[in-house]
Amino acid sequence: LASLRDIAEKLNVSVSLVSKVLSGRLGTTGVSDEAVANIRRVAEQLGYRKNASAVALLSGRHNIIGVFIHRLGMAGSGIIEELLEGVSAVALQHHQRLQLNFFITNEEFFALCHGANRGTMDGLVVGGVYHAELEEHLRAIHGAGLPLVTLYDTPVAQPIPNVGFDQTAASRLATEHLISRGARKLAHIRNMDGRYEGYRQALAAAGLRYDAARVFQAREHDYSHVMGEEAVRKFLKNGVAFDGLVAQSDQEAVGAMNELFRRGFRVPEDVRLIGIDNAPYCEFARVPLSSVSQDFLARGAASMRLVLDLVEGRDVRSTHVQPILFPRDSSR
Amino acid sequence: LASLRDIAEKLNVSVSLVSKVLSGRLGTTGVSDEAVANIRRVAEQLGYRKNASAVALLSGRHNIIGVFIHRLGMAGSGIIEELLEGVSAVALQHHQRLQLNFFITNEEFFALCHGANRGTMDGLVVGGVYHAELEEHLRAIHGAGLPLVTLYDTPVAQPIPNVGFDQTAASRLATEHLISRGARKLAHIRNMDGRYEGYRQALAAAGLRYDAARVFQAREHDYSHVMGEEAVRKFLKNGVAFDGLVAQSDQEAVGAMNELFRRGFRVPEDVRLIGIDNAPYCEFARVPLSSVSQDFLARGAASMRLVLDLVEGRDVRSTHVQPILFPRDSSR
DNA sequence: TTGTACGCGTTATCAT
DNA sequence: ATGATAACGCGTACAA
Repeated sequence: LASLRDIAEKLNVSVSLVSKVLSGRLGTTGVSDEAVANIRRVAEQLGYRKNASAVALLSGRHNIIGVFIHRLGMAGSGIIEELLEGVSAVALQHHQRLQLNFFITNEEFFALCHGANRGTMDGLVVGGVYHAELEEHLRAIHGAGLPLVTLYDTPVAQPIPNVGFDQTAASRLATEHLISRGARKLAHIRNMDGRYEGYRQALAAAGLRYDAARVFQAREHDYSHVMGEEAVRKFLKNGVAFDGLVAQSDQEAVGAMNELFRRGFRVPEDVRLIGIDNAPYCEFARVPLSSVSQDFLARGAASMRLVLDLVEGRDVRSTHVQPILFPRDSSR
Repeated sequence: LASLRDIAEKLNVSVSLVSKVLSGRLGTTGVSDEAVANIRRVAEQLGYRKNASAVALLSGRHNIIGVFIHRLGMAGSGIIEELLEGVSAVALQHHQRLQLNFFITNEEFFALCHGANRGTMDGLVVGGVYHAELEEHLRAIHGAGLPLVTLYDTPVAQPIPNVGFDQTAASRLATEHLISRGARKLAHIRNMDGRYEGYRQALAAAGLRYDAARVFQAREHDYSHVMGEEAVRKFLKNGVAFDGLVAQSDQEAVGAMNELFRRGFRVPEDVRLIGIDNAPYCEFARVPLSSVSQDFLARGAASMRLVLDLVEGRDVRSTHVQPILFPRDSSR
């Protein structure tokens, strides 16, 4: 690859002159039109490109932002694609390069953390499923002075800015929606305490009686369609009547929908359904599935903006995105 | 961030000594145990990390591999996640950093190409939906000497190594599978000529008559569930009998499945169904959907291996991955 | 209008 | 056993 020196030698001028011309930073000095033209021509001809590492070394900025994503248990939800799209768009816009790393195990995360420092990148976004074991390492990275933003529901550690999401509000929104459409006997698949709270809040606000029999306790960390199927089976077996179901993922909701159809129920006529995540397949479920989006596009974008603010030395506070309701036929 | 010099000054030793100790490359010379211990201790204490840009500048290698992905029209298929997982795993394994960029429009791609050169990265993988307009730029990148590997079905331009996929073989595999399960009147949604060929090859090989009435011509570049629904509607409207349907995506297959159920048909009893992509939602479709995977995990991994081979100066040839059949209940 | 000198952090080579 | 020097490519302060 051609360097400034190659151009300078070819034209018998100094490297600094070439640098000035090509970087467009002439300072106080003037340059002859002829020299400019020559330099531009030869640069073009030699296919000159700045060496990013040299610039980084000099400026102390790599223009690289790391993105570490825990990608377990999110297959098919489209969450990761959405997140990456958001992060990537903002990075591009700010001329920052995006260094992507996935991890599953804690060990993989620890290994990544070792390479996460000012000698490698300017800032870091960490997102995905939270595990308490990660906190120590996140604190270490933050403590070492690397701009760091997390993407968890709630802030992990006080000084680390986070782009959060109110799961209670999301679940409340979903439940309120089914109520507004006429459901009165609302069932719920319980995975997450916050979401359970939101469900109860919506019931209370609407003056509906809470019935513990309508809550199906899912296996921990299991948001698969199996939970939806099992929930429906259990309700039917126990003779629990319900005309609405607030699931904890679109997979659960689709599982429930399938089971309902198998048992001869209709959606939404007999049971109104809503999921969470607004996965792409909501559109083409047996009955298009209503859902609440966690807006990972906006979350990704916000996290990148935040980390860039940190890099620039601006003050930054944790923020969060709002759940978005996508009503479809399953709750008509 | 602490540098070698910081450590050296703190210990009153030379920078080169610190470098030797910390990089583990002592050459022919020995170092006193005490010096080693001191240097290690202070390095730890100061949180020393190598500056990647300095190393890159010196070595001429950035240890960064770019990955440019055209991500249009693949939502929900899980393809991008799979691809990224494959690419990312191999990169990590070889201690290479992964620079991710998405693009949709040609202009976005051209902009990315401008930053794709030896001054920025060591190699590049480009994948996604192919458009002829990209070829010129791909050739330019390759011509400029940046190791480049493409991820298209067939090689785009002769000298550029590609990790391909035989769409004809995939479609043949899907069709053969339905035939082997007993389907005799096979319908087909036609998007791609290669896939259509594979369908016909399988029919011919099984001695089944080809009937043009059983082929539904999809809109160009439309692999959505709508095509599946329309195909079923058209067949039924025209009184075309079929006991198997080879779709061109899982979305099409799910669309067809939904329409079949709405019309009172059973899957697989009346119609056996198979899709392509093996998307995550195949597992939890109304009837779990059989599919043929394009094995984007392996493709991603292979492309990264190839580009790393190129970077190392090894000779490299285009390769391809095999379609993988995932039989499920929809073709039982 | 153009050139010189220096430094960013690291490592390889050669010297002491 | 340790140190000095040069070099990677670029930008900038300063000199000519």
